[in-house]
Amino acid sequence: MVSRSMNVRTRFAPSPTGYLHVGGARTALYCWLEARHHGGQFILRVEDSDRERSTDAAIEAILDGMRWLGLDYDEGPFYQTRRLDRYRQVAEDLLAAGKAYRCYCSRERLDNLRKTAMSRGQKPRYDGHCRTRNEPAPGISPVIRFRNPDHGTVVFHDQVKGRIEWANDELDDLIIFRSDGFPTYNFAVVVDDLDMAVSEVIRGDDHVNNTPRQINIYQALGATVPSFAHLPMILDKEGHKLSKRNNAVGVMEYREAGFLPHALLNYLVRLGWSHGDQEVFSRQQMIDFFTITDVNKAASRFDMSKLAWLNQHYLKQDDPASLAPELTWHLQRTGMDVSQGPDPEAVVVALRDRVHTLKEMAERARIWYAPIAEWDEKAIRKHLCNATAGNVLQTALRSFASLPDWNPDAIKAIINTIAHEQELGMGKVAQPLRVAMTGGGVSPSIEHTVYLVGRDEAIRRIEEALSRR
RNA sequence: GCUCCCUUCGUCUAGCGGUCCAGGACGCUGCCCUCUCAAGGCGGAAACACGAGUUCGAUUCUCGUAGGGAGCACCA
Repeated sequence: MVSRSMNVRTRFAPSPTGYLHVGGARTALYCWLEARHHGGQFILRVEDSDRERSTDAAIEAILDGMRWLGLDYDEGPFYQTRRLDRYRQVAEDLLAAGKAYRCYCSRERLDNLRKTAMSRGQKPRYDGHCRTRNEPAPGISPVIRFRNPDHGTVVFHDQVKGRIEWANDELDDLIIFRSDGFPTYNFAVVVDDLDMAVSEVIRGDDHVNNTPRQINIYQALGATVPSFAHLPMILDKEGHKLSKRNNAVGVMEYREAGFLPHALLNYLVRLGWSHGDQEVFSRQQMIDFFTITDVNKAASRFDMSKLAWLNQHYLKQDDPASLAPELTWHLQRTGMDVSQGPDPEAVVVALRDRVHTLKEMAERARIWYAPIAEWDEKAIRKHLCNATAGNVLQTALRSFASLPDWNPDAIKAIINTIAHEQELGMGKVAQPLRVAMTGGGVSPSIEHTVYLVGRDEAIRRIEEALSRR
């Protein structure tokens, strides 16, 4: 067996049966943070030993998700299906040492065992029929079972849950090798974690029940047991398990919905973990402050509005230049021709106080990249069809046409002048212009709205607005 | 059914025996600011599941109850 160093080594071990979902992403994040915090290694391992359900597309989807989130790994990805010889060898060793045995029991016998145990109010467990017998049965290719200790208890100190104790007589002789020649999960993880010298096993708390069994296997192999940290689940808004039906669960769906990877990461890191009252964490701060022992024991609910708040926080905080490429991606996805409008960077600045996601931003930016699609009749009646709007628009039209320098400040100056000279409040000047520029009554500050429309188009739109009065 | 785990405002959480008639954040809400929508500023409502112990003193420790979750596969 490989000897373990004091070095912190964590691993994220998804099974490739679907995309990377938010629960998995948080597990990956915590594994990554724990490794980075201690200057150790983060390993990616694909648990594809169930070749019925594993697909290459799922592997790609998971890798994509990790890449988007920026969770880089130091080793891997390793694949269990390429390590079959190794599992066989370890199983043979166990067999030779008498710590495992071949079992020829039929599925029918096993089913009956389960049923009678349940009917007697007991936990279904294997009765050890083949422990001593070991007689080949015709037509049955045997499985290999681990000989679990009969007495005593297994105690471990979970870094999240605390002390957990398990009676060995609750455990039965689990199958470590299937009749089809493939290892089972509980066996493969142990061999993998051992070979990869994983020092901290961090995973979802749906695995706590497996841990005592795995510890017994470690001990049978004469290996040091790693430390365990079992993370509570992430529930949906209603407190139910996250499901694809009612929730966006795939990490890449969040990209499509207009979220920033670091906003998602920041949201996820605070979901079940805290560092005093701090809400906003840079990547480096997460690494500096993260400690697995501060993770909460209880499940938590996924709250979209808080994620949205964080996302907007980063939209406001980040360098617009860094946001521009991602906005462009969204603009193109909504069918906008980016070459037909302003620099996306300027759009970010104009809209980031007004939206929560880049998707929303792209939608709202439509007014600058495409002709006005529809005119809001109510807004026209209110802001265009009044006594003063006509004159305001006429004046603006002339002033814009002769403006030497087309920029927000100059535009703002013109608007101020119009208000002053015509003795009107800002509302009487800005709103008619806004309707002319956008077809509706809502947009960013009027000077930016006008500026981003561009001089020629602004003039054209004012003319059109005039004709619609 | 059996085993294990969990339980502070609607939500995420701080709290690690007295500092708590419980703090922060999101959300909700009042006011201010204001060219619309936002953003921002200043306020507000809002929680220790319940019951016994231990203790001079429990949100904090122990045990029950209730509620929730997970696992009990030749799935991971």
